[in-house]
Amino acid sequence: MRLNTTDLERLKGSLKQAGLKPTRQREHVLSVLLARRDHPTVEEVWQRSRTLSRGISLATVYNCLESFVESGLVKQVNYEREPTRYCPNLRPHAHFKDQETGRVYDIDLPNEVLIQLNSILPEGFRPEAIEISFHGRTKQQAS
Amino acid sequence: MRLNTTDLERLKGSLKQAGLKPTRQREHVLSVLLARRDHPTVEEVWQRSRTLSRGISLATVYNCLESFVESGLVKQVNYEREPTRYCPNLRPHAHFKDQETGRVYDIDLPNEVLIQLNSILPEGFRPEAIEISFHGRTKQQAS
DNA sequence: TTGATATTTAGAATGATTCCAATTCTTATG
DNA sequence: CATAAGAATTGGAATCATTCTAAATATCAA
Repeated sequence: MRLNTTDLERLKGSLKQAGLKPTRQREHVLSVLLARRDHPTVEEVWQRSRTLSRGISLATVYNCLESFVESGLVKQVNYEREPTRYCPNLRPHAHFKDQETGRVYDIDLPNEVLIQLNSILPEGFRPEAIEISFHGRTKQQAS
Repeated sequence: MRLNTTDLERLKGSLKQAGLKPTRQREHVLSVLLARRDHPTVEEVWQRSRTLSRGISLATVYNCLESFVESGLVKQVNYEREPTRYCPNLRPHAHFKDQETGRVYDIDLPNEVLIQLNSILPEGFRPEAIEISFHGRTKQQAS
């Protein structure tokens, strides 16, 4: 979780492009999020961000993640009413939650599936987002 | 919301079939839920259930709905972290939330779509449930 | 009818998230 | 580089859907 100058510049760039002021906290939270391809909760992001020199407040982690979601830098995943999880994978994808381990997997969504899904909507329905979540069991450690 | 004897017997039957003791409160909550094809929150079900002679407690509405979901009599719908909604439609269907009105529509899910969706899962993933939610705008008062 | 068991209930407790108001940053402009 | 205006950060309080608790009540098989 140590950042070299190049990485840092890349992060600043992403934030600016997203229309967000590149603050120390946002850079850190974003780097924490990009460092692993999993789906941490706010609390988990906060734990992982504790390495920041002067620490970071939980409220700020909430704020950062909210602004990232608004600006499209990350996605939110909700399963039932469990704590919201955050996901740095921006490609269209579904989620599969293993009900034994609690782990959430990304499942790529081929374009034809998206098209077929849109085709089931009646006339006049204009979707802006689709969310697809499976939940069940899995036999392997895929992706 | 007045029930004749036949309807009441039908409700008792549904509850028994689902393995639930047919109490006055469960019968009432279930009838309230079946009376409209919408997606009320617990609070809304509670309001609609107030007609019950001696009233009904919020905790009981929570309990009833929980037991209905467990036994498969109704489905749960979650949008983000808004209060959970309950849905008496048991056919496979997706949900579409109109972000202007907040209204949730049922969208029938053709079998071929379900099949295609299952086909995108990697080897070893055994889904037990899929949840598909659209959200966007709609131009009409469909279904 | 009765006892064993399940359900109902009001209110307290929980826990994720949001709000608040004071402090500290960021950055455009001089 | 200094400064001011607007943003972001912060700890703690507040919110609010939901769950828990333990006592009262209802259901149902015998």
